[in-house]
Amino acid sequence: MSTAKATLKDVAERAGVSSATISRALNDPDKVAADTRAKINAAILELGYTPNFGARVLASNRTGTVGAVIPTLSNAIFASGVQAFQEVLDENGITLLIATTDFDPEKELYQVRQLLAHGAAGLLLVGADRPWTTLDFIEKHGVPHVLGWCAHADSDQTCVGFDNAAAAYDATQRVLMQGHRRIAMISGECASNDRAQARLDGVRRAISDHGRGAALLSVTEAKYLLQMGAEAFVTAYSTRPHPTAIICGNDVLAAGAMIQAREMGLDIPGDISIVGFDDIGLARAVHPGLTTVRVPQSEMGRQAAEQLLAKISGETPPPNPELQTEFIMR
Amino acid sequence: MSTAKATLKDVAERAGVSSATISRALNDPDKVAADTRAKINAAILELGYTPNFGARVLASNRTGTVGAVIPTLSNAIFASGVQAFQEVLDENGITLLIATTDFDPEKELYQVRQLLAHGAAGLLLVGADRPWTTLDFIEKHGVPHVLGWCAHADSDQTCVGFDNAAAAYDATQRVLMQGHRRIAMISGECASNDRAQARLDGVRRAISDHGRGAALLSVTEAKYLLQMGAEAFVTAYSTRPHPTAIICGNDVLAAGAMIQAREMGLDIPGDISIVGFDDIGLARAVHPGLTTVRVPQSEMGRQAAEQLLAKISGETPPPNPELQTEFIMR
DNA sequence: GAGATCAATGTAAGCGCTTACATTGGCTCT
DNA sequence: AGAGCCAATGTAAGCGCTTACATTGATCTC
Repeated sequence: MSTAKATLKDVAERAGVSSATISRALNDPDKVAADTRAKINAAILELGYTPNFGARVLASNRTGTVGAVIPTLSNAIFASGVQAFQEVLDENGITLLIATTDFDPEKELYQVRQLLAHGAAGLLLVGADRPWTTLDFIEKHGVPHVLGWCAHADSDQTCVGFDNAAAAYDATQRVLMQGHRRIAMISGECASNDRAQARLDGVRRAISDHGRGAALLSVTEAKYLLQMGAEAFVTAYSTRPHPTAIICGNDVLAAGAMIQAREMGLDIPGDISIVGFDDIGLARAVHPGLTTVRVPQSEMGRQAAEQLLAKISGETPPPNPELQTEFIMR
Repeated sequence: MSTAKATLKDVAERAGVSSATISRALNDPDKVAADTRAKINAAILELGYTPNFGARVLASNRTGTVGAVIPTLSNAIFASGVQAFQEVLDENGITLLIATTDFDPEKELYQVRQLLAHGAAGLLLVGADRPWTTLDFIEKHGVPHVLGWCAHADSDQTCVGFDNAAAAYDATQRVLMQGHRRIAMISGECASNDRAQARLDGVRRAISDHGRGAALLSVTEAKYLLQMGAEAFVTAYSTRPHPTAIICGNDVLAAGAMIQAREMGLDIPGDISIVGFDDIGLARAVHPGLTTVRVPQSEMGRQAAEQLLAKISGETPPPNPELQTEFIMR
């Protein structure tokens, strides 16, 4: 308990060995004889020594951190993905730096800068839609990155996610198979959001591929809020003739739409069918249960971490994993 | 674009000034003449210079990070609090380190160690219930911390949150005012969770204070999962006579209970009233709307960040803010 | 038993920045 | 005009660790 914080040198003196040995005992214990290690541990305990982070980083050029830049944590779909991401990092002794962008591409670049300035050894980004400047910056830094929540077979970037367009296509097909022909979509905002855009594209394509009188009557974009889903429903339902099914870009919008539909005295699914996307907890909690597309959030976070760690340690990047979505009929 | 990464010295040579001036231009621009600054910026741009994080930390002894150790991000109540916390930090140029514990006190200590080892200048912890060793460790490090999601007037620690017991007490009073006398509680797991415990205590106390035949028929603890809420409902409802109201420790459990009640053919609120806690999005989405207690999640995260930043910069810690909950009748 | 081998440890050179202190030279003030 | 002041910049000493390389004995080999 000296006044100043104990340093390696203090521990070295106390234990009667050189500071190099202490360093080794800490970072690569096998290289130090067992009894020496014991002495060292004792000295460390007595002095209450903790390694100085800055010195360690400077000397070794490793921070033991990676960064995640996501739109927001107040969105279950990101939060639980990041949770899984963090867990895997943790198992590997890596600490997570987090920054949010509120869906603003400029802010994303800013945050990327911040995290790289803080020594992140790798980066998790969301989606593939961003100015080239951002990727350029990352590449100049020589720091690997992976993209989550999306899949792009054509891209040379590592993507860990699912094919939003395909999942939406599939969901729409099922809706068509149920006999629906007049369909409306309530989409998330597509600007700078390839996930929302892909879902919309998938719906569009499924309907036009189907033909036989199937029509997408309207597309209403709405912010990720229950209330916005409700408002969008009014618009989406207002066409004549009414749509018989409304496909929503996510469960929150779908739940908002359901509330509004009920408010307007409509029966679900009698008068109108509503389909969501994501399968967040809400989808099971509402009544009637929300038909939706389950996305493998945790699995995605986990694999994203694994891919990133592999890239960081310079391993040959494994192929982009194929993550499957699942249509949940409720 | 040299092979090796540019250092301060390189920039200094290029700009024809000393490295100290560059450092000043970067960290305290006012101290450098405008034209010198211009030269420096040009040199930085040309060389693509980025400061070395480790060296900066070592020399200045500041990392510009704070840490948050929370149970999990897959829980809206934490995720949105952390989101707000992060936003405020960001405004102050601070980066957030995140670690999760899955409600395990030992893991919490481990994560605290990790974050402090990574140079966190301050710590956000959840709740006040933990082994003394954890706080002891933090204090030895001389790093300030704040506790979120709880309030303890008696404590000498900085708490930023709301009084869970009082909120639960209040909610229970309202339930009693509605005429309910036979009440059951589905509580979150109380072990190492003072928030859940406080809510339970609040319910208990309100019922015993009320007297006049009011009784807490049962308390069922359940994990934070829809499914667990449903299962707990079976138990909670099984007493004879049945309870007429079930107060749940959180909205997820309440939603699970609602699902099960409906499954059992019970009418809500005709046969059974269900009350939640937290007012997450779900509470508004279910039908009928879930009566619950709104907690100021974002405000809490924001104030927690402000308090922590104040403590870090050595300001006299402002008094623990008083955050109000609100009973939401649906 | 001399040399080779190897595990364990020591030596010391940085890593790239920040910052206390020193220096410089142009102003103001009287 | 000389003293005093101050803004702008330079000098150089660390910050505490990691690690390449050197050293030392002990054990093994023939």
